[in-house]
Amino acid sequence: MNLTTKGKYAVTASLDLAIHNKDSSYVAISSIAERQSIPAPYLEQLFRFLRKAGILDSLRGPSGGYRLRRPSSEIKIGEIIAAVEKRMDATQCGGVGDCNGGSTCLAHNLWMELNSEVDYFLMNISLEDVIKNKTRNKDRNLDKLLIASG
Amino acid sequence: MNLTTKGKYAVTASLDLAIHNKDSSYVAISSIAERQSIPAPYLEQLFRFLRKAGILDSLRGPSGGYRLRRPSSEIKIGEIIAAVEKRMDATQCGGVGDCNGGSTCLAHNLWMELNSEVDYFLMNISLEDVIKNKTRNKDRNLDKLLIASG
DNA sequence: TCTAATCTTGACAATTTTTGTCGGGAATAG
DNA sequence: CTATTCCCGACAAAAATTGTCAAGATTAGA
Repeated sequence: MNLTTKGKYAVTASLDLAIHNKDSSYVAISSIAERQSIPAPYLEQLFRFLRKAGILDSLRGPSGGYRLRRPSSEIKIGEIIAAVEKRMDATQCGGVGDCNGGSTCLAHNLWMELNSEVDYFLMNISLEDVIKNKTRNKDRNLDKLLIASG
Repeated sequence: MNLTTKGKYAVTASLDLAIHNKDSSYVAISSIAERQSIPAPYLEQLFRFLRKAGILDSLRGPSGGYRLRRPSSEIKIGEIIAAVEKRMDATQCGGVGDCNGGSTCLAHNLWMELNSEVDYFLMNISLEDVIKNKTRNKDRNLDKLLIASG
């Protein structure tokens, strides 16, 4: 499983973008980089991936920059991470199941479940959700409810 | 967030141990390493951490080896990973909140939530659960239930 | 048309982390 | 005694991450 500064930078920068392009204007990388303390050339590299993934839109020249291609409510955090990180996969066999010399390792199902747990979380929370700080822990709360009600 | 082969090896080897020491006998590293395709000297290193963390027990000499210190139902996967991985923390500030030049970064709460999501998963599943393949996705199922019942 | 701003691209360098190895030592069962 | 096994610290190799750079292309606006 991989969540490095790469993915974190990408998410943070996207959040910045969501906040600063409400009028659909383009925002320059340099300004995002400065506000969020991210090395500009590195962020440039990351934004390329986000553009290729159809998450961002760009325009060159003065007053150019990047902007979200869709409303921030329709861009999931999981998409962003998937676009820049190699793979957010806890298994090393890529889910194929040949993790111990051709057959599955003892922990294979465990990692598969952890994967779906994390995927579920990241694919069900949007940029807008994060900005509005909508925490999505209904699962946990339901759990408590059920325990409380017997 | 960090889940490398280190953590995965540790979990797989612990599962092997849980399976092979039902009679509370000690199991040699070399046999575990061979069965699970793990480099023995590397596994040795990892088991040191598990011993220090109070998860394993060891005995030197012939017919020595390692064994679980507690019943497999009382050893959580999260413990094992925590013992060998640096930190299973999605924030880079370690939760302190100084991730963007002294103040919190835009994604801080998001990473904190992801942390608790993963922790919750890993700290609520034991070696025994994995061996018996008890999948622990009640959360998800409750979700569906509630949706179904309006 | 010219200029400055900004993205675009590919390659490369520095750093850090992970992964794995080794040699010598200590304990223990038989 | 001896063979087996854990114990420890240091080190080496490999991989991944993080970051930099230079040259180029596009565009807005004067």
